[in-house]
Amino acid sequence: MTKSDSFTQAVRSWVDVSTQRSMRGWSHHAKATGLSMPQFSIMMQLYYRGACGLSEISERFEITNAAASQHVDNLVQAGLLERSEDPHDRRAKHIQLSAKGKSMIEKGIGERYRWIDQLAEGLSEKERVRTAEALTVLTEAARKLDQST
Amino acid sequence: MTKSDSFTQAVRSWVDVSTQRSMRGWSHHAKATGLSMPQFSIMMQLYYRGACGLSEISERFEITNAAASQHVDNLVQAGLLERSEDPHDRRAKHIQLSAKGKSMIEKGIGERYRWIDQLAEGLSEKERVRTAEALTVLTEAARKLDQST
DNA sequence: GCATAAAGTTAAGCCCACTTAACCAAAAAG
DNA sequence: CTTTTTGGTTAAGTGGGCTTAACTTTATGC
Repeated sequence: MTKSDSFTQAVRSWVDVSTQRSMRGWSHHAKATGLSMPQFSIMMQLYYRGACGLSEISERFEITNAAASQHVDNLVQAGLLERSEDPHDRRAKHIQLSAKGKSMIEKGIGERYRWIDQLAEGLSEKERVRTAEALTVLTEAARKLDQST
Repeated sequence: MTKSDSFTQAVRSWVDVSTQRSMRGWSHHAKATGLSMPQFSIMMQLYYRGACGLSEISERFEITNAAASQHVDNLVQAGLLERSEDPHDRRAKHIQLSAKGKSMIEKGIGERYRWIDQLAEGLSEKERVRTAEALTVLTEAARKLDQST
């Protein structure tokens, strides 16, 4: 019990400090680019899960088609997204990141994670190896949780 | 270089999966309570850093006094915050969580972290000890970063 | 004691995300 | 071939978070 508690405590502390950090990075990047939270989220999602139709976006974010369409439209006009006709279904649209959009997201990711490199510098080689192993175990376990849920 | 990269990669993956998790918990709690993001943040901050005046809130969130005052007012009317006069400075207000607010936040924290307990169940005793140690090291290092910045 | 600064509040207004409702075009169903 | 469903857009309106500006009250500096 007490063992499990100290585990819980360690994870909580780390989750707190790391989310705080990565949020700070995000908000910095947000101000620099002028992107709003939902805009950024949509682009991130297109970056990681690839191109998709409009209704997939509204489903994933649980908003109406209308809202999704407006966001996409703004991003298209900003030159960050490309919206084309789906050749197999002429009703549907094919939405993907433009080159500009892709590079912006990659820059954002770099920004958001820069503190991790700084973190690495404060650790010994041994510590780096050991913590990397531990985190891999945790990440795996968390992914299993995702699948079972 | 490659060593540092695998460290970076491990941390990134874990940060991704854990922020996603804790965000999901948060958004669930948000819908249940009807609290907005800034409202929730203000209450969290009062929970962790204790009672304070209004201008401290506006400083911490980088918003104007007017905005902070409005948020606080809403939360007071919802019975989640108590706003009283500071005995030492009659201009200032003393803002703190009400009993109701405190218990709501504690419930929220529990909600947000429940997945960590599930995570613990999927690990052996040995893994728990080792990962807890690793995370403690990381948390420490991150806190040092905060101080130096 | 008087001018100035500081803590908070209130009101008016802006912007943005979101919704509903009406709509068009293409595909699927019968 | 008609009807219905699906994918998407547009317009109008709502609500929230924020700002500026004007104001009240209390504390501070000289």
